[in-house]
Amino acid sequence: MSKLYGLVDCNNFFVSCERVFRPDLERKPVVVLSNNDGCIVSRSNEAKEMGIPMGLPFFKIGDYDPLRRVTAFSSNYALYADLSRRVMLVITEAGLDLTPYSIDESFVSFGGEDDSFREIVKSLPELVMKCTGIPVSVGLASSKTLAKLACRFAKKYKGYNGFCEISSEAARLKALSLIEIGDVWGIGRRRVEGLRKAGIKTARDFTMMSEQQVRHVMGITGLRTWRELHGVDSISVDNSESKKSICTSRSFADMVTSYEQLSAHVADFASMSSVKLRQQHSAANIVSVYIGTNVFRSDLGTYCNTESVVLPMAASSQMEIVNTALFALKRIFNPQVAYKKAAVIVSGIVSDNAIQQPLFGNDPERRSRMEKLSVVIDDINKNKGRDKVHLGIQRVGKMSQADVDGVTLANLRREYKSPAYTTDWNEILKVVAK
DNA sequence: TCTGGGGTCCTAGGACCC
DNA sequence: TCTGGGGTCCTAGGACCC
Repeated sequence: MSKLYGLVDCNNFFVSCERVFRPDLERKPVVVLSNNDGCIVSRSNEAKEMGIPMGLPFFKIGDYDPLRRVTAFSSNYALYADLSRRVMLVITEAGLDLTPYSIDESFVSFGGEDDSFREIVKSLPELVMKCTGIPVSVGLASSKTLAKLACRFAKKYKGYNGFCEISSEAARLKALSLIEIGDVWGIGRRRVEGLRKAGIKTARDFTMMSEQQVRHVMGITGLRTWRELHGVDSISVDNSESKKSICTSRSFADMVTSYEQLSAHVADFASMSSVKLRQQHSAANIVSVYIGTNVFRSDLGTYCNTESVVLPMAASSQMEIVNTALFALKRIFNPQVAYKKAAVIVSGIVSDNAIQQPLFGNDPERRSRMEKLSVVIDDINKNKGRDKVHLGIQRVGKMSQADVDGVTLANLRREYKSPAYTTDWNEILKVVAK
């Protein structure tokens, strides 16, 4: 038997997470918002049926919901990350070989002669629901892109009971003809425009193009998708734990004008990036800072800039990443404008046991002491509470509550946040017996 | 008043080298 | 008159994903 891929996809994941602890919201329209309560990033089926589009700015919801029937939640990443972990644990414990793809999707793969996996995969929707309360859909096919398509059908049509397999050539052709080209994994908005003009409307149309033509128009990535739709496994999902760049960025609820305020935010973002670096046991060679004004308010003046600093030696210590970020910030800070967004990106990432020593100077011993100090600080913060120990310049002292993976910055709007039911003793579900 | 955040990969073009 | 050719590396920007 040739290899098969399954995609396990959580339905309306963030909304489903909120509903686990709010069963009264089943069958009612629910949405989850992005940071700052800015956009709608997850919608229940009922909200979708009301025509509310993905990514809608929340302040426009009245256009779709004049009667205020929709329940909105601010994003609660601590909750979503924990439930995601539980879903993946259930799949792993069912004996499947799992590759996480995103917070709400995982691939499972099968080879060999043994056919018994199929029953397990079929039972996943029921099993995951029973163990976690999260509804999932499963698609199975000979390539990941086809598995994604199968999953769409599983989600869309109740009769499938959450599981759909594209198991024959006839089924593949039927599925392709039913799927619009823009709904294919890997075909984005820009590609769709061009393809539509060329008369390509469905996935089936796309597969009828010649290999050379696809290669010419869409490059190697388009060709891979084309092959996948033909049932040939051509896309690999990187399962490596280690990221190649790490970005911490936020938009501010209120405009930031002073250097002091902005540098406190940048210090916070840099610190968070350094924590993420150490968590994956790596170090960065480059620290970049971005600052920008509100792109939707050009009347207030626009300015944005990025500055990158190459370190003499890869680092992960909080002190070094923060100091470097502040150095970069100083070089691009423009006092004439009001800032809406900032980001710190660390890149040029290497494993922390493969760091190149610099040829001259830079006092490697001092560095090594700072790295060790950071590890100790991480330890304290892990045991005694997030950001118990931090640098003086960071904002954290003014923080209101624990949040986004435990860290909330001031100047972030979250009016509708649910409790971190599963990751904070202080916010655990209360049950009242009457 | 109010518009997210975090990633990956590919490609074209420039710099530089011999 | 006539102005090489090929390789590598880096970077910025585009496109896509959830």
